[in-house]
Amino acid sequence: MNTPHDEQAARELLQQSSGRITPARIGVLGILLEAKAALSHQEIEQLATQQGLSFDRVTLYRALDWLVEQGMAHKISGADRTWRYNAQTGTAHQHAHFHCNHCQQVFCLENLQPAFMLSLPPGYQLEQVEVNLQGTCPACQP
Amino acid sequence: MNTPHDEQAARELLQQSSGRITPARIGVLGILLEAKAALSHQEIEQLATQQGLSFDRVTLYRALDWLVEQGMAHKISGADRTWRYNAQTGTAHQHAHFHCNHCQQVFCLENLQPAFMLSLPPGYQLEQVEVNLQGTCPACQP
DNA sequence: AATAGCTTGCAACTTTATGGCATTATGTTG
DNA sequence: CAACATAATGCCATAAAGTTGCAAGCTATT
Repeated sequence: MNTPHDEQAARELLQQSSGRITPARIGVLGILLEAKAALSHQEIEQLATQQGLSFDRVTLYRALDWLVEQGMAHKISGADRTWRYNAQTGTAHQHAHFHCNHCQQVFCLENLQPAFMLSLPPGYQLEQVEVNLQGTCPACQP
Repeated sequence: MNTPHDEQAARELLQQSSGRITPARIGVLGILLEAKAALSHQEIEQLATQQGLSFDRVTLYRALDWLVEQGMAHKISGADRTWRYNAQTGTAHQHAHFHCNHCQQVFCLENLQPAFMLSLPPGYQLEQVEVNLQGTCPACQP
């Protein structure tokens, strides 16, 4: 399934960086932009193959790392100890993720304001908060 | 460094289970009881070696899995894609972990009540909440 | 159009974790 | 106390995820 719209969007985003615009980066970013959930490396590779794209596993790793470095993608560590990536929209990421126990997909909940008051023990200096929710996503409800 | 006190405590805990009491299980549980932070498989192996204990890596994996199964230990997945374990005290685990970015240790914050109001988007059914904090632990403060 | 050097592909390697099977040791029974 | 059933262990190989080095190719610039 080709998605020229997302490919175009990917191109435009890439042109705002100082790096080179390559098929791998266009393809990967396009796939991330199109995705509704955070994708694992494996899922991205699979989608790329379905779209006729083909690049090495290592290239995918490096493209993803580069996208994260450039701030175009976000890297989250799921409960299954594999990295998942999603396109980073302009707004700061809220780091709230929902892992569906049925379809195993990970969704980013952007609008979830973590309004929790942390009564952290003294001495701990907080730099980042990560909230991982688990349960059933809307599509998997009975 | 021997710690007969923790070894004794480990023995007593193990006797409450239906499994067999073996040197590996005594050693591993003793190490977990003694530890102030959640330990990775690698760290446990290292500590065991320091205490003169010696068992196979696979045995360590299985002993840890068994301890988790028996409810004597808790298994958490850190940000670096390695499992970490800590002794499970009687109280229910609150699933709040603090990862120190300096010493890379993971501490369990038992008393951190997640008093946050979740305005979850409609359709999501919540089953479990996991809070991962990152920052600097007391020992690593400047 | 030519060039510098960033990207890619390939192969090998590391780390983390799991599975199979013979051997050992634990707890129990007679 | 000795023998036994079987739960654990040790060692083997294997799987999956991720990284590194280097030659070859491609991108963007001059």
